[in-house]
Amino acid sequence: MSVRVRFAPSPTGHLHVGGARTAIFNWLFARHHRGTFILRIEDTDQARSTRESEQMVLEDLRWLGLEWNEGPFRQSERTAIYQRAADELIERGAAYRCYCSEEELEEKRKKAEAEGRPPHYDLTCWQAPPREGKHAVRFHVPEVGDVTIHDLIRGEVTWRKESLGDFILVRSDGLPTYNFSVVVDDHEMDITHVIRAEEHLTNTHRQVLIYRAMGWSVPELAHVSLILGPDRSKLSKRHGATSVSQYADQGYLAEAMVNYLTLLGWSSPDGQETFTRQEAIAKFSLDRVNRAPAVFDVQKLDWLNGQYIHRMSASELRPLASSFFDVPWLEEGIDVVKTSVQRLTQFRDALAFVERYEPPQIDRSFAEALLAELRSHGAPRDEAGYKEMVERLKNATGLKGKSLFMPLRLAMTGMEHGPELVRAIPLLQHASEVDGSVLSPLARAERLL
RNA sequence: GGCGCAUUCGUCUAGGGGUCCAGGACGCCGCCCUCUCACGGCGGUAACACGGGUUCGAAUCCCGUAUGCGCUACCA
Repeated sequence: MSVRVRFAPSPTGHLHVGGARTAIFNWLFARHHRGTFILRIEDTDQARSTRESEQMVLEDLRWLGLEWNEGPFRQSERTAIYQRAADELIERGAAYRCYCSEEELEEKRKKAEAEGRPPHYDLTCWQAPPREGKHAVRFHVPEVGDVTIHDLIRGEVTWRKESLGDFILVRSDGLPTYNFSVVVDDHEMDITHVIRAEEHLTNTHRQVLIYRAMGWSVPELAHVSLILGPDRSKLSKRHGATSVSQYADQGYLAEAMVNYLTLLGWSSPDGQETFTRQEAIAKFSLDRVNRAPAVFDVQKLDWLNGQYIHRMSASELRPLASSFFDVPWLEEGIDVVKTSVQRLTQFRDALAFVERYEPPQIDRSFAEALLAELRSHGAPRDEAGYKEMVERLKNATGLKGKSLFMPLRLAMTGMEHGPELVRAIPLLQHASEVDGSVLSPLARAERLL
């Protein structure tokens, strides 16, 4: 049987990095096994789900390059399927209609808690005669029933006949709850492997009981640990950027993002840490997924993103960088400064010296020599011209090495640090083209005096 | 509270009884390269949560404790 996996986000905002990591693992697993990757929108919570969010999640997945083979399916459009399954469960005596109001339940729950009892449903409607009126469908948890699953990541997990109250399958608005719709859909869509976040691990208990009541087989399960913030609590907004779109906005590359997230909880058997999608697909397996939660480390993401930028050509980088900063000479500029950049947004600052200039304090005689050089020979426009200029400056000033290059750097770029002068100075020709020669090398030299 | 999951350098991780006084990566520090910064190269710093077992031998197996996290909803 071929592998069928799904990613099932609820559309309540942009895709979070935790969700993205889950999506990536599902996608890698599907591609590795030449299986099917299905996208399912879990929008049964009408209060929180929106179409706008759904679009955002889809966009984020596309940006990451995680193409799905089937879907997106919307659970909100599949209510007949859940209703049918619920009816069958009622017929089998595994579920029943519950007419209790939410207010009543809330009261009972509070009372139970105050008395130190577990806040479980009190079975008021269990085996009660059917009647007219608004109702939910509730699952009746069997008396006996240890539940054991074999999780592909966690191993054997057992719940002993625990204190588990009868839980809601279908809400009174007719929409299913998560624990029900997920079982029905995973079965109905022939999902072979459920790869999802660890927060769902204990829900599996309930889900297995539903599978049993329906007589369905349980798919393979794999619960991936959570992603944490620097303080080791679950990654959330107060830790800063948590959605993939925010990282996109900050100049991270989708490739680097996928690479980094893949490394959060998974390791390649050969220890390789920088890899293409194809390499990750070839090497991915669930048995190398780590059980422990992982802290999201922006420093390492920065480093990885830098690796990608440094290895890409300027022509590949230009279309990506231009949405943050655009000039006609961008590609040439990128080629000059890319090794000093870790994020696409940084090209702007790295290239700012071309169009901005504050005359620095500089030795007067050097400034005069430089001015004379530029007046008689013009500013170098390429490497050869630059070298000739340096030769003449050496002769004119008697300077060499650091004592020549540092004042030259300062005079031309206005900065103590920056790219190699042989590459930076030819770039300055664009300053004159753009800005009416106000910032040409000659103009800069003139302002030194 | 109950139930479940987790715990190796600051962080991501390798490791599944001897090859581990624990390996790699990021970060940090130093050196080299070099006109500067960056890139790159080389080296260094730093960890098996704690306590009991089991065993000739435990980071690796078992139990307990601690800590963190998750679930305990007509959220997912």
